[in-house]
Parts: sequence; structure tokens; C-alpha cells
Amino acid sequence: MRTVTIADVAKHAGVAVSTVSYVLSGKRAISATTSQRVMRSVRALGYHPNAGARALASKRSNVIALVLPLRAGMHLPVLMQFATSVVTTARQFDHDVLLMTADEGPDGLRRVAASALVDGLVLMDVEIHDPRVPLLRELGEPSVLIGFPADPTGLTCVDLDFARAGAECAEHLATLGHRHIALLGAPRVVYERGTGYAERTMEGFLEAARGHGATTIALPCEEGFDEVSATVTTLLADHPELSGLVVHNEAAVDHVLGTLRMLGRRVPEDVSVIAICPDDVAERASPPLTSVAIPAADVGHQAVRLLMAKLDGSFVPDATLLAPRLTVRQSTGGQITGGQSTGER
Amino acid sequence: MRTVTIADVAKHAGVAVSTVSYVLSGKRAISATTSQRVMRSVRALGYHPNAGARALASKRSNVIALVLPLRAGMHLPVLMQFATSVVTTARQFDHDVLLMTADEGPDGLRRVAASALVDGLVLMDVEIHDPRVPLLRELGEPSVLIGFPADPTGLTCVDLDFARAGAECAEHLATLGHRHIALLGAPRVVYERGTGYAERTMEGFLEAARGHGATTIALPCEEGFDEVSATVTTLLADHPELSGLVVHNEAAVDHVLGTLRMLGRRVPEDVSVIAICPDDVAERASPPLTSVAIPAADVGHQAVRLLMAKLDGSFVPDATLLAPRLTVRQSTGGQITGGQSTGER
DNA sequence: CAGCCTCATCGAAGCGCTTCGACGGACGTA
DNA sequence: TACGTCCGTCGAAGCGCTTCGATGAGGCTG
Repeated sequence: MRTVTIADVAKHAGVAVSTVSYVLSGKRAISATTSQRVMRSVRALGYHPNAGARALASKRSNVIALVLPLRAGMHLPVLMQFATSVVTTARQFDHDVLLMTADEGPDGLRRVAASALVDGLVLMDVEIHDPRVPLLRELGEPSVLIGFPADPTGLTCVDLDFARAGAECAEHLATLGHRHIALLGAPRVVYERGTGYAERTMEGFLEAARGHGATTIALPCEEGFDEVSATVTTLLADHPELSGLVVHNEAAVDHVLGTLRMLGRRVPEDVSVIAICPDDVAERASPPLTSVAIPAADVGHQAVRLLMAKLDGSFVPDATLLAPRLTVRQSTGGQITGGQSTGER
Repeated sequence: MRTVTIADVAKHAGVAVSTVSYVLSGKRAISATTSQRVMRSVRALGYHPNAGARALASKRSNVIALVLPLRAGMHLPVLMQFATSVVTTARQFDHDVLLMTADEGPDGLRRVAASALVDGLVLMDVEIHDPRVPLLRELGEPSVLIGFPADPTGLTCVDLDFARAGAECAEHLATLGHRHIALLGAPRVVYERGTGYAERTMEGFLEAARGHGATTIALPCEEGFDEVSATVTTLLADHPELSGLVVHNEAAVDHVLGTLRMLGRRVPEDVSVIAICPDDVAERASPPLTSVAIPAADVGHQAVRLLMAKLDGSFVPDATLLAPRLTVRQSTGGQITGGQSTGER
């Protein structure tokens, strides 16, 4: 069963090769009758254009690269959600996705760009001082970053507005009357690396809390049960007045709840808890958590949309910040304003 | 900055285009001096072969497809580990990886195969009655499956030996003197779908336990805290003699431990717990869990290795089962043989 | 020293597709 | 009726690479 070429289709339909090409691409007007005849032949023969030949002739591979980081402290499920949404969206634009890990380093990007394997790049989890950023500028390959480097000028970046997310958490708690609130963040390494989103969340949280006159504490938080447990226990012992907790660390969410359960602190009666995590994590927790969603699918979708626009030569904004969405579930409740915290015993 | 072609390299080195090609591919003997001259030019000009042209001329794209399932009950982190190990290994063989989701369906596979976009396929999480399997047979595209369908003849399959994994868990507990042991498995949907590994684990567990004269229970297990908690609580209430628990459900592991803590059952003094999960999950738990590792990286690596062998025309075995590795940590301990369970109160 | 190999290199023919310029016929206009 | 337009289609020239057969220069052999 030799593979079917465009020449086979042309012969079968009784037209020129170029006509078939134009029918398929729509780049020139072809009469309805011819068009139909060609399409019938395409189906009859089960024709699929050869990707290599197409890429060679058109200088477009219809493939985009997705570059994943793979660093410590990354939350794998979220990465995976990003990835699948990128693939799905790319397919809607008739593109495929080449998966790359950042551990090939700059040469990897260079190789892929120079060999014309891909038409553009989506880079995930970009850090404040990301070594890939200068290279990207140098290559001039169309690209979209998920996350924000220190200097995003001339690049196209998308991300959840983490500062706003942190702020909304603080505001939600403040509105419920909580005066003493804390943020449990990502593992320490994430901050040390300068991973923008963790810091921006914290800043947004602190600023908003301050604006509402609440006292605040913000701590990094490791991911093992014992570590989380120790952190939470100490935190509550040192600050008995605490009545609101924001957890921006998906792996730690369940452990925080477990620890509170262990300590006999009821949620939300004694402590209100709000998480910044994917919805499914929040829904599956006990009690279901009030949360700000990490819209992995949206971000992935937007990233691809923007990249496609760039490939079309359209103008796209430098920065796209997705507005956070807070969903109230059963882990946050009111607090007697100005009164003493019921969290004290 | 026009892109550098093989002709540029040839001119720069003062040789024919074909000579450059042969130097790069090693398919014909080229003298050392010429070879060096060419390589110098390649580096000087920063030459990278055009992927499309190469694919067109050689009928090999040097790209393999990785097809992910994306079904309910899948454990995303493990998928991600597979994926990255596939990418890393593929790169070692000078191949790239195209990421596909199964939701494009059979047509997706057909398209990719027919368009010569990829040289071969790695399919993850194959089920007993997987619709992709017959298609694969039809396409005749080189492929490797991760997981085992009902009839694996003529295919190449890799997976952890889950039956053995289940058996080792039972044996470990039996050896420690536990006479009454239970398995908490995957969510119900996973069994209903006929996802081989879940059933094979259970069968291996049951058979080995029986062989050691232990009484057994095996239950599916959902992933939310409340559901896990209810399941475990009921299980222990109904079977107070239970002293050993095998958990084959990564998302539930922490919840099981949390529930035991809540019930006042100490691990391992009152109940021994053994998990089938990635090592990092086991290590981070409290206490660190005795576990059989899910060797995601190994499986991914083997899958690619096998695929590359097939692409080279080498013979490869139909089935490759990876031997499970049990690591004893702090969650399993001895039981007074024949005596009454300390799990009873 | 003719004849034959071998080794290193070259030239040219595709691989299957896109795209550009050309061309013929139908139609409208003068 | 003659001419200019426009529409739909065709043919051919690449795109950058691999690969096959050919070629020429040495080195052996008898």
C-alpha cells in the first residue's frame, strides 16, 4: 500500500496538482464543481499531505514547541493540565505540538528554531531571570511565555494575575471580618529561584491585607506532611489570634487541613482556609475549599491563541493577565469583627 | 540573516553538497581531512539541517509521537514523569517527541501516520479493550504500548509487572506476620473501564495473600478525603482484625494516613501500610511509607528504547515486564503471628 | 606496465508539496 | 464585432536534503 500523494489525487480527479493544492489550501478561487470533485478524490484515496514536503515548500511546519521546565517544586498536575490544553488548542488551529524539556538548554531551542522543525514556541513557567529569555530575543522566533520575566518588553507573556489572586484572598477574608491572617506559600526553593508568581501572590496578599488593616504573616511551606504540620502548628501556637489562612501550595493543601483536624481546629468555625489551587483539588478537599482557581486550561489556551495570532502577523499585546476567579465553598466563614478571635483558646 | 543550507556549508568547505551530507550522516566513508574541514564549516556557519527537507528526502522525520490518554482517574504526576522520560530518552536517540492526546481519536493517529509526521508511536495507558489497538494493527506503524491490551500478540508492550507488585505487597505483609490484610485500589471507574493494571495488581495481591493463608479484602477507593475516610473507617470497623493495608492509589495515600491518624490507629504499630506509588510520594508521607515504586521513568525509557530498536529493524520482544522493587520504610512492622491483631481494641 | 580494485568524492535525480506566472475562455463594454 | 477583464486552471520551478551511480586517482597484482 504505497502512500497516496497529491499527484494521485490530481490524476484521480482529473485536474492539475496545483489545483488540488489550491482546493486544499483555499489560497486561490476554485470553482465549486472542481472543488467537490477534488474533495471526493481526497476522501476516496484517503489522502493526507506529507508533512515534510509541505513544510519544505511552504516554510511552515504547522508544529509548535511546548517547552516544559521540570524543576523542583513544580506542581506536575498543573503542568499536565497546561500541556493538554495547549495540545487541544493547537489542534483547533491545525497545528501539532512538539514536547521539549528545558534540560536540553538553549541549544535545544536553537536547534529546533534553526531546523525549522517548529513555527513558534510556548515556554512554560518562565522565571524572573530566565536564561531562555535573552536567547529568545536573539532567535527572533515567534513565542509566547507563560509567566513573566523581569523585563517582558518585546515579548508576549500570559499568566494568571497572581498579585490580584493574593489580594482577593486577603480581601475575602478581611470582608468576613478576619483581622489576623497568614499566607502559606510555595516551598522555599521556589522563592529563592525567583519564580515571579510566588512572590507576586505574596505581595498582592500583603498589600491588600494591609489596605484592610489586617495583620499578616507570610511563610514559605514545604510539601511533606511532617513539614507542613510543623509549620502550621508553630504558626498557630505563635499567633493564637490567627483566624484566616491562605494556602498557595497545592501539594500542601491537604496536609494543612489534616493538621488543623489533628489540632482540633475546625474549618471554618475556628479557622477560615482559602486555597489558590485548581478547582478539582479544592472540591475534593474536606471541607470543600473556598479557592482562587489556577486556570491552567485557560492559560494554555490563551498562550496558543496568541502564538497563532503572531504567526498570522497580527498584533498581540505584550502582557496578558487573566483575572482570578474566587469561588466560595465551605472553608471560609465570618468572624466577629473587632472581637477576639475564636481561634484563641 | 538567511537560514544556512547544506549548500552554504559545501561552498564554505569547498566540497560537494553530497559530501557534506555523507560527513553528517556517516553513511559513506569520507577522509578524515575532508571530514574535519566540513565539520569546521558546519560550526562556523551554525548549520542545522532543515527538518522538513531531511524528512522528505529520507522518509524519516526523526520524530515520535507520544499519545496520552487523559481519562478520569489517571494520576497526572505519573503521566508527566512518563512523558518527560520519554522526551529525554528520545533526545538521546536524536529524536523529538510530538505530544498527542487521545481525544483526537483514531483519526489523529491515522493523520499523523499518513502524513509521515512521525516515525513511530508510544501509546500510554493502554486498556484491556483499547480502541486504538486494532487501528494500530491496521496502520502497521511502528509502535510501543505502555500497558497491556487483552491480546498483545504482534504488538510491543511494556509495563511494570503489577501482578507481581500486588503479590510482593501481600508477601511482605504476610512475612511480617499479618494474617488479615486489605487492598485499597483505584477509583471504581478505573476498574469499570477495564484498565488492566488495576485488576492485575488486585489479582496478584489476592493470589499471593491466599498462598500465604491470609484473609483478604480488596476495595476500589475514590480520591476525595471524605470518601477515603469513609471507606477506611468502615473497613476497619467491619474488620477489626485487619492489620495490614495496601494502597494502590496515589491520590488516596495521604488521606488514608490522615484517616488512620484521626482514628487513633498508629502506623505501623496498629496498622502496617504499604503503598504502590512513586517513591517521592512514599518518602514525603508521614511516616515514610514502605512502597513498591511505580518506575515511570524506567517504563518511559524502555518504551523509547524498544521503539528505536523497531525503527532500526531489530527484533524486540512482544512483552516487557519490569520487575517491581519494594522499599521498606517506616510504615510496616511485625505482627505477633497467629496471635490476635493489635489492630483490635 | 597494463589491468583491476578500492577509496573518496562528485553530480544529478528525485522526495511531495506550494506558488508564481501564464493561458484560455466567458463575459461585458464600446 | 473587437477588445479588455476577470475567473479558473495549468505547468513548471523550486524548497533543502538524501542517495545512487559515475568518476578519477592511487595502489596492487601478475
